[in-house]
Amino acid sequence: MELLTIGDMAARSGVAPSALRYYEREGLIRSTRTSGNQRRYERHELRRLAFIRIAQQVGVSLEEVRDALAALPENRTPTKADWARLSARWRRKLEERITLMERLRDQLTGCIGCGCLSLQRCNLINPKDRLAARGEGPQMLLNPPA
Amino acid sequence: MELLTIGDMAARSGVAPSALRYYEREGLIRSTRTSGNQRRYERHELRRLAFIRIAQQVGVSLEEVRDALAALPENRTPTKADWARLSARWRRKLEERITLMERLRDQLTGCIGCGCLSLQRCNLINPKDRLAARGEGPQMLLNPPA
DNA sequence: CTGCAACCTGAAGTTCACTTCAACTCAAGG
DNA sequence: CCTTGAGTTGAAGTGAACTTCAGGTTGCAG
Repeated sequence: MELLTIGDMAARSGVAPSALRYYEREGLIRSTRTSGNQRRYERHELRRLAFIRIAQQVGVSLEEVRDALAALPENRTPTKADWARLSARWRRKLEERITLMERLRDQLTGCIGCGCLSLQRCNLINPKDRLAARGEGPQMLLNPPA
Repeated sequence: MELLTIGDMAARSGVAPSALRYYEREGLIRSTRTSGNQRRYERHELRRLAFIRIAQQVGVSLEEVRDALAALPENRTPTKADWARLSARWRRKLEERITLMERLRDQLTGCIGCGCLSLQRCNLINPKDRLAARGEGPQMLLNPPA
């Protein structure tokens, strides 16, 4: 089996055929066609798909994913080095998000300690009342002091 | 200032007035009304709002948030203990998600090492080819071996 | 007491990420 | 060859989470 049908892709990636067509319309993956106009995928498209799914889990929009994938070569099969560059970039994104969530967790733990989640004391909230200068929302989380 | 207007709430929480009305329709927050039918919020509704925003960041749906908030008392102002119970539950959710993302990061790091993200070797992908028995998708991540 | 920014409502619109539908064509095993 | 499961299309539908709009009301500073 040289090229994969849309059904093969769906089975192997866990992404529905309708989603595969959607991703193609949106420029996230590519396919060739048979003489009878059916899609055929190169095996390495599965890698793109895996990447897309991972990004989704991390809460990244398809638009961002498309931009990221645009870094891969158009005219040749991506090499290990291509993927390595992409992965490195994403590891950083991922780490940022993990940091945010850890901060969230620690603050929430602190809140359990003080039993509050209160406006006066809890840095989970801490809006204009005390940090007006830094803008809206839970500033301690989004933009903590160094 | 005893009660807050919708504008005050928006300013202090960073949530738009339209979203506040929406949350109220959806049963996530509550307000009283003036004789002239304008919303007035008790200060502790800001706590609910903070909780909602935090949950959103973690990728939880409003429906889940509503269910969680339903654990708070209807007829009295929530106590520290009420919030503490809720927070403890959420810390667990948060921790699960952090664990998932750390796994993701570690796998991605491994992938940079091997330069692959490849079907044959990379456990970021690993679909039916090798783990058919466990279902679809990147099984090593969603459901890793003990 | 007046002006006007802020508030009200219901309905419709928006974006994202898909799925579903109808009507049709293709490909491959018996 | 023929059947039938898999694939094709464009258009419309879905659900979450809001925003925008039109047309009207309220509340407070001057």
